[in-house]
Amino acid sequence: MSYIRHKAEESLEDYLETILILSRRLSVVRSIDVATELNFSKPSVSVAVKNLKNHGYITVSEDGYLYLTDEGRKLAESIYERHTLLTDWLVHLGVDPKIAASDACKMEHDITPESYEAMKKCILSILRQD
Amino acid sequence: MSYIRHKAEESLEDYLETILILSRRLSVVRSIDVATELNFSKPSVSVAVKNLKNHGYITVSEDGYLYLTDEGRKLAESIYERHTLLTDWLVHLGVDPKIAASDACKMEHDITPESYEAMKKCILSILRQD
DNA sequence: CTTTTAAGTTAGCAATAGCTAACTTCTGTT
DNA sequence: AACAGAAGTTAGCTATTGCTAACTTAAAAG
Repeated sequence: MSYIRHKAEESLEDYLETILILSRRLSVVRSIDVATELNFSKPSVSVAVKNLKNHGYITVSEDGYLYLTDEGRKLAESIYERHTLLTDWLVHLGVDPKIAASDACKMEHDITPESYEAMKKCILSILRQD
Repeated sequence: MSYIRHKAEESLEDYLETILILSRRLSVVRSIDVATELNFSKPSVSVAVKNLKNHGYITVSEDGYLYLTDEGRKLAESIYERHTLLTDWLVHLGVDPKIAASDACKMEHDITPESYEAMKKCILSILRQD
């Protein structure tokens, strides 16, 4: 068997996803906006932003505005797609939307591309059965 | 939105699941068997076993044999059922069994009972379509 | 023009969960 | 009896990822 906890970058994925979502809702995204959205403290976000920058996932302008790089955007969008698909599926199955979203948000980081593609096909065909 | 990392006890769940699986394969289960199965060090398992004991999930005999309590067994079985269902589903969808098992092992901890019951119904009906 | 507030940073803490090094303890062989 | 090996423990390290306290800096309010 051999379980591995690994999960590095899980939190970074959540930050990226949040920045993506906020960038659709706001004209510019600041650290404080991320902190508010996630209910995290300013220092937590400050450190994460530094981390995202070092990974090349975002750039930060002089004014402190956060911008996804191509790589960061790609990652953010793939996570967000998982989030959406899983949430839609669970809601379709009758799960409370809040629970669905929160469970999706945890699962979305765990799935390899192989499994995700297979699940996606399956779930999309279920969702289309309406 | 508000993401919460939480995940407390995720590792304990893996330990419980492993003890359950080993108890079906071996006449008695010792810490060293768990360490070997999970590819973890003896100290890691030693600490985890203490933790499982304190939570009332297992008892440890004089000889160092590990036994699931009723509560521990219930938890272990529910995790193992998730593991099996998710793995079977992914394999059914064409995912490589090793990848399927490893992804299942990560997802199995993230799902609330609500979502799990809904997913289970859905997945079982897919698996029965053979 | 001073004061207040908002945003961001740094330093240092906590919990979780793995690791190695080094120890004990028990068992079994010669 | 002495020593070797297997199992288990303790101490102390690491990394991740959240927190608070306390600071700076810049902008807004009076």
